[in-house]
Amino acid sequence: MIKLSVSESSSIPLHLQLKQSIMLNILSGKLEAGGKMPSIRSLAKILKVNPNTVAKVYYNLEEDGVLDGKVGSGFTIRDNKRKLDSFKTLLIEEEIKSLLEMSVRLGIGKNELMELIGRIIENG
Amino acid sequence: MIKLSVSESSSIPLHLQLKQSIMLNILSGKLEAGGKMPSIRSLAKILKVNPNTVAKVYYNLEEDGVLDGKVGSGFTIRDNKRKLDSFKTLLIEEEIKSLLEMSVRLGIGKNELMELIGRIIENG
Amino acid sequence: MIKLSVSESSSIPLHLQLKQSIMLNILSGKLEAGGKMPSIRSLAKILKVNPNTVAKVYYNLEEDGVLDGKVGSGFTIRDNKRKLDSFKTLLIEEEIKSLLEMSVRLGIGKNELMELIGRIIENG
Amino acid sequence: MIKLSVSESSSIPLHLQLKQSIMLNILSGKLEAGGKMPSIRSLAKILKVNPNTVAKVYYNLEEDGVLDGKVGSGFTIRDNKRKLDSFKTLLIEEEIKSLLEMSVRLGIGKNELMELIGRIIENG
DNA sequence: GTGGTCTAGACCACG
DNA sequence: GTGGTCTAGACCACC
Repeated sequence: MIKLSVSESSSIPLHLQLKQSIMLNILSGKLEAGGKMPSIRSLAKILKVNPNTVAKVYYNLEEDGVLDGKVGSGFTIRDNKRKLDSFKTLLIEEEIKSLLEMSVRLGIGKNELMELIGRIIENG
Repeated sequence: MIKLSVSESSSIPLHLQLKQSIMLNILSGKLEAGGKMPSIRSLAKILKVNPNTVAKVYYNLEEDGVLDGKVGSGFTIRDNKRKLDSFKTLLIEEEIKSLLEMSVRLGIGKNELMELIGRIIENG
Repeated sequence: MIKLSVSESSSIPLHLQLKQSIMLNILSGKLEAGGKMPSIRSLAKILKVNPNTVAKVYYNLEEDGVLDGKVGSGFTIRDNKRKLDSFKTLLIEEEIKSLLEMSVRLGIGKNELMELIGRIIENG
Repeated sequence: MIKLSVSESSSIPLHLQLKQSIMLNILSGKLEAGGKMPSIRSLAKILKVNPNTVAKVYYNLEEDGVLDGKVGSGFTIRDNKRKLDSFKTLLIEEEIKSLLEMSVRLGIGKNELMELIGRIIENG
């Protein structure tokens, strides 16, 4: 099930939350490449946000080459599998690097870090 | 060597960069608990930012119970070893959880993730 | 009628006066929980103080969990009835304790104190 | 036993804490009218504060007509019983009025207030 | 329109 | 010297 969501109480701006949410759904395959996105108005209604906010995200994703907008027929998801896959790897690698950098700055050794990760995967 | 730094070109606000920088230096022990912080004006001069910006960070850290400010005698670093240690663990655990959540959303399995982490640790 | 006010001649800093004024208006119900606060700029204009000063107060109340600010849509008053009620009692109890402590230090007996209070309530 | 005290961690400035502490000790009779105050240097040493701070307080109290300073022989406590008594009443009355004002602003009735006071006197 | 960040500079109180 | 308050005004992102 597709699950786009935004939280009003988060400190992250609505449009960034929504953009990330859409990206993750596309990357994980929940939103199918080639398929249609919900219309701006309907999505805005569902998420209870201003249509301008949804529109901004759609146009933004169009500039990023993720969506494809046609007047009168709404937005569709572009089908470039390679690009998506490489982007997926990039995302997760950056997250890992960020984690490693923080552990270095906090003086946490690699073994200790791997232990922590393992423990959280099991219990977390 | 203590190295407080901010980057003007980052999209993250100066005061947040500085706050995090100070926190990490305290957590890693580079800034000693019980010691004195540089004065607002001197740090502002060093970092080439406005004194108000440094002041905002110091007030903020004071509210967080990290610093302790007195008029006429400057800011000192509070000596709450336990609190700092638990905070340190908390920080790194949240970073790990965020990584795990993203890998789940992207449909990356645990084994695949651990491999990636291992490879990045080795090769930098 | 809501009546936020500050006095330039008071020795108490403007932002503390304003904070207390807002708190009292919320606690007494003159500013309704769930309602919207005036915008930073408009309140600053009304009170003839700098917008930064009002902003500082709003941030401060946000940290205290009293207000809730969103870019683009202003500050609203959080609806924590329980919290507010307990805070109200706390406030008045501290004031009473402070009075009792002072009377003890001045060597004024409890009966004498109660008499004084009674007289001031009637005539004051 | 005379007990002048200041707390470094309080948000109230040292010199005001000390002034109030001295005033209360005089008003309650613990510091006798006509008697001698400890010397600036000795009191500063005892309280571990800067001698300038004690000096400022003494000169301040001299201006208020409470102390009497003579070069070479230190400060003595002025002996004007009437003035002290009226001041004592004034102090406590102001504290009471402040309490009443706050209870009005918080919408707490007089009966409710008297109950609260009674309860705190008994148990507090 | 809203709040959020940042700068520049004045003035005050504290130790 | 230190921090604390307040003003004035710029620029940005968000809704």
